[in-house]
Amino acid sequence: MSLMTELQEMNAEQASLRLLGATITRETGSGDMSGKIVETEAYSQDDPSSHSYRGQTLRNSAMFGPAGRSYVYFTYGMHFCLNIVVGVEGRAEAVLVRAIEPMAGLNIMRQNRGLLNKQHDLTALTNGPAKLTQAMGIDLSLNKHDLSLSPLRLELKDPLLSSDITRTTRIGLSKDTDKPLRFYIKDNKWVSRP
DNA sequence: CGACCGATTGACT
DNA sequence: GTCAATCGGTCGG
Repeated sequence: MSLMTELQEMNAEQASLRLLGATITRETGSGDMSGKIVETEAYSQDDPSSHSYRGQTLRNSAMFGPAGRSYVYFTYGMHFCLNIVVGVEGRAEAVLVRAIEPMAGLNIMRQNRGLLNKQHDLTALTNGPAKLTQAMGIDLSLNKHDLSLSPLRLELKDPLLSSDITRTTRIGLSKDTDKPLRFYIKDNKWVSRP
């Protein structure tokens, strides 16, 4: 079953759970990197906190496209965040990847993060949505990218047990701060804010 | 066109 | 805990 086929069956909330434990692989000229998704948030069209709430614009158009592609956006004048588009085309559902656990290419990530040859916590590499994109060299050139293809690939793994997942409220919002649409792998060190 | 502000981070009190 | 950095998206006039 293709990535798109599997992800288009789910809404953002279901996919946020399903994507925990999946791996992201990034191939660049300076080397390959990979990591395991350990923290996600769900954003859907009827959610006032979602970029898609007020309808389709140039910026958020990836959210309205087919499942299995990326939605990368630029924010705060300096950061990129990576989403995975899910659900049927035309219906804006996406999962924000908030943290990954590095598995390969750690020194390239250090270099991309400006931490090469510096003393730092291992978790500082990828324990936040803009940290992981910086570590993996993900920017707007990878917006709307088919995540079944190089140079940025997503591979689903077996679903986790719900007893291994913590569900809580999302981070950084000014409204809907009470909706429990953030999910992370219990006790994982790379979670942005336990 | 001007003004406001954000799905963040890092430095600092 | 507070706050500046930094700029494109979005909306009001």
